[in-house]
Parts: sequence; structure tokens; C-alpha cells
Amino acid sequence: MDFYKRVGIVCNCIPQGKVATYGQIALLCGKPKNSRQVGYALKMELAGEVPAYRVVNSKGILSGAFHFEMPDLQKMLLTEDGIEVTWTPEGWKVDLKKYQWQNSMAEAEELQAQFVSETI
DNA sequence: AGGTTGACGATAG
DNA sequence: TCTATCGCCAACC
Repeated sequence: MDFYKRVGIVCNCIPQGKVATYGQIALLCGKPKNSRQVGYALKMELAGEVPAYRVVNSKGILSGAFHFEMPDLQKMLLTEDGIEVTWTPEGWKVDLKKYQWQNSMAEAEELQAQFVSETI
């Protein structure tokens, strides 16, 4: 099972109105230390195929905003999701306290199941 | 084969 | 709270 494939699956499972962090996704993919590769994955294969705009770093900063075609695109999409995005000296930011995706046990298992089915 | 580079994260001071 | 540093690992020289 390709790690990038898992990243794609996880991203597609992020609920509308929520965001996830790179580390969180890496964890759900079974590779807690591959947070950097998550960003790399989004940039390469998955760009345009998954809602990568719902992925932020551990501080809630939209660190990848610059890599979108239009700088404000990510912020705009998040806003349409009902997420409040604010401008800070560090860049566009979301309140993780309010909007971070809280994974339930069921959701984690659901993801594992999809990983297995893809492995066939 | 070896060094550098990241859409990152955790920790020490 | 903020900075410096280190660990991490796939991709790319």
C-alpha cells in the first residue's frame, strides 16, 4: 500500500467544516514520522485530486497556501466550508481548537479498512 | 553512494 | 512565549 495513496484516502475523509494537521494525517496513515512526506504527497500526486486545503500544520497555519495557484484560494475554500480563517503575521490561520478534525475510533478503523481493501 | 531539501513536529533552553 | 536545534524520511540532485 503506497503511503501517498493513504494520504489521499485520509484527506478525502476529512469532514467538511474541519481541518487536519500534517502530523495527524501521517499518524492515521500508520507512519507518525512522515509528516513531511504528507506535504510532499499533496504537492505531487494529489494536488487537485483531494481537498488538500483542509490540511494545515500543527500551529493551524496554512503553510501550503503559497503552493496553490491563487494565493487566496485555500482561504476561500475553507471559508466556504464554514471555517473561520484569519490573517496573522505568519500567514493565513485557522483555530485548531474549534476546527481540528477529532478522530473517533470508528473513523480510524474505517480508514484502516480502506487501506486493506486498496492493498488487494 | 552521499548530500541537500522540504506544504513538519517535538523538545530544550 | 519564542528561538534554536534535532529527528525524521522520501525525493531529488
